[in-house]
Amino acid sequence: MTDLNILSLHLNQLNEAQKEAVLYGTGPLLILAGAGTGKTKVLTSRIINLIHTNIVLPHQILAVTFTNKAAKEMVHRVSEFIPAEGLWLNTFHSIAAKILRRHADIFTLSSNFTIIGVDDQMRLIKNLLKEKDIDEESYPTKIISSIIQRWKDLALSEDDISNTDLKTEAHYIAKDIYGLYQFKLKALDAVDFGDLLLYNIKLFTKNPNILAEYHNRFKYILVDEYQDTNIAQYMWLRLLTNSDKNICCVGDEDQSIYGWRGAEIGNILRFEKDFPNAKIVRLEQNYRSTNNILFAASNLISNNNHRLGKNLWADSGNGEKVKIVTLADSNEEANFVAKEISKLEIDSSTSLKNIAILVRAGFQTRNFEEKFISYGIPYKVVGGLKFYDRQEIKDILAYIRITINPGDSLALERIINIPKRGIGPSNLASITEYAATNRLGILAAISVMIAKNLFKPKIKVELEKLTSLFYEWKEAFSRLEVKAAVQQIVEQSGYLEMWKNDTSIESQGRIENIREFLSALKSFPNINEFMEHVSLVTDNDVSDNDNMVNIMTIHAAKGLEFDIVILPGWEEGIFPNQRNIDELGTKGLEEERRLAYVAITRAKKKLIITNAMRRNIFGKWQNSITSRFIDELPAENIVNVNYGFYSGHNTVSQTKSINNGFYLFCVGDRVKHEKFGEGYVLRISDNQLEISFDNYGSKKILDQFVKRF
DNA sequence: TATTGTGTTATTTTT
DNA sequence: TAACACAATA
Repeated sequence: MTDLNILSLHLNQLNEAQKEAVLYGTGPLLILAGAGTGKTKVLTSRIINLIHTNIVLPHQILAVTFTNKAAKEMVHRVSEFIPAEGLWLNTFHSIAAKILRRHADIFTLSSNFTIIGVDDQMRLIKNLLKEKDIDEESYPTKIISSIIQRWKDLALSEDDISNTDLKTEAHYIAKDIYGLYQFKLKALDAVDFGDLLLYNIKLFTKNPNILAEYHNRFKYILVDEYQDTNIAQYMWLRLLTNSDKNICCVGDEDQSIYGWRGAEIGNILRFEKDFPNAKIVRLEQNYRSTNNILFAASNLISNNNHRLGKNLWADSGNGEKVKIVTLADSNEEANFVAKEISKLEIDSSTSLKNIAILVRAGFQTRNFEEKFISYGIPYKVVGGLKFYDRQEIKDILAYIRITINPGDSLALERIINIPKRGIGPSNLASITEYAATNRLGILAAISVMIAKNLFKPKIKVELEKLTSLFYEWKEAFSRLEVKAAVQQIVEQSGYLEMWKNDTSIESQGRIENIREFLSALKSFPNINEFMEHVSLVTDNDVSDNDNMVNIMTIHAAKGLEFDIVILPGWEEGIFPNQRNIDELGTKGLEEERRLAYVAITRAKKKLIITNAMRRNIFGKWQNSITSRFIDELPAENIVNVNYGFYSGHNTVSQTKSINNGFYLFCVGDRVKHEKFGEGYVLRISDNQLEISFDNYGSKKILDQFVKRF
């Protein structure tokens, strides 16, 4: 496996630019990898090469990604060629957590601190706002928490917040809450996602000796998706880079689409300034799309000013032109897409799983779902509710959390009355208050309160039962396998029973989810490792097993590719999104344009962009204007089709032709007649269609004589 | 404590 | 429009 021949074979598969990037020696290196140019291949080949040629040992390499999926894929590809024991290849957060656990004592955290998710974060902040008597109407939890998170993205601790950061009243409130929030987290022995990096940065800046250890260890640093790094991640990377500056960043400024989440496109644009004498390699040969698609994307993105620039090309030929289709309204748009898909499936026997509908925002999926159901087209909406985000899974996780960490009041709050134990909000409030004033962990507080007889008899009994169960389960974790212990929790708590007795439609699904959850536990040696997995990994698989049309947001499609891509809703306000432009001006518009670029470059063979002249938004019909992005596509690579003439003046009976219960035609359909050629349906009465033929004008024809296509 | 009513608010969400 | 959160109600 580790034969030199394999490696050279591997290298021979690379193009010149890729080879240059893989073999480049020491010093800072920026690989500008356009969409579909093989960046993962280059990154992994570079790692393989570093190890194989004995430049460094695997454990002297630090490789960082954003997603677990990317990390997993890269590990897989590397280990296919070479044993890479000790290689650190993982997400920013996972590596930061690993480092922080090693030095947790410096921050008076235990080495198995909890990593809390967004929901707990919200709950904590909500509680704090209530405690501080802050009016939630004017300062909603969402706003305050997002301000704090943004500060963390900027690597600002509470005492780093200066007056210039306090732009609104809400920022002042957020500053106060920030301090209290951090205090609460400490008390819970917990950190949030942002903290993972913040603590790392503090660790490195305040402890030069510790930083030196890491400098000594990591000879080469590689970073994936550099365009999406935020300031904290940037600082973290700069701190970890030693004086040799062997840092290799791969990215594409044109695909930076997470600015609203704190990603700083400036990081990649500034690379040469940050690292003088940096080498820049551009990967411009695209292996994914045909040239019509590629040129459309290139032309569009050339309207952005904040970029380093590159020219994508492919030698796979021009392919089909990009189709721009205008429909009368949003219903017709969904109709058109559904018909187009049926047609594709029948005519070119395309598998549905190779088709994707990429929308700007989640609410757009609904139209398509409805139409697909009525047409009987199998589909799946990718990236909806994640497995670990399901109510029943979170409940069980809360049971586990309070069991292994008796101070985790957030977890207890969640499940103390699920299933019903008669312990309502007022009881809970008295417990948390008692815990706070006596500086006790939540479970300890309950025990003391039971001993002091501070509960009503019924409640006392329930709490006694519950607390003794927690201790029993804790013991079970040390004695039994993870799955068996959790099984015990699920049964003894009455949680599973609760869903079994539930008569609602979802309960069956929930029970199945619980079973799936239990079986997932099998692969973990201990509960701590499992909890780390849960807090840092979001399973979001696009499995190609099911043959279904994929519907998802453009964000969710990043990194994926499909033979056929349909991009609906290219209208001003929707795409580009109005709010983004209003709030961020040119900056917002450029990010929208990058989003359009990402969307277009997902397509391998066929790309259809649609827009509707009227759209039903929140129950109101609104006229819409074609997206400016459509005007930015080069005329020679596109073909326009206009079905937008009939704007909804037809009654239902006039818009559809139904024969023997089968739906046949719709006003606006393109049809073909043997003698008169192509045209579209103007009006329908029963089985008689009025058709406007392209070359023969309008005629009345019985539906049996024409075909829809 | 469960149910009904009212009001509010509708981007994107890698960890 | 519709979904969701939260408050008032029996």
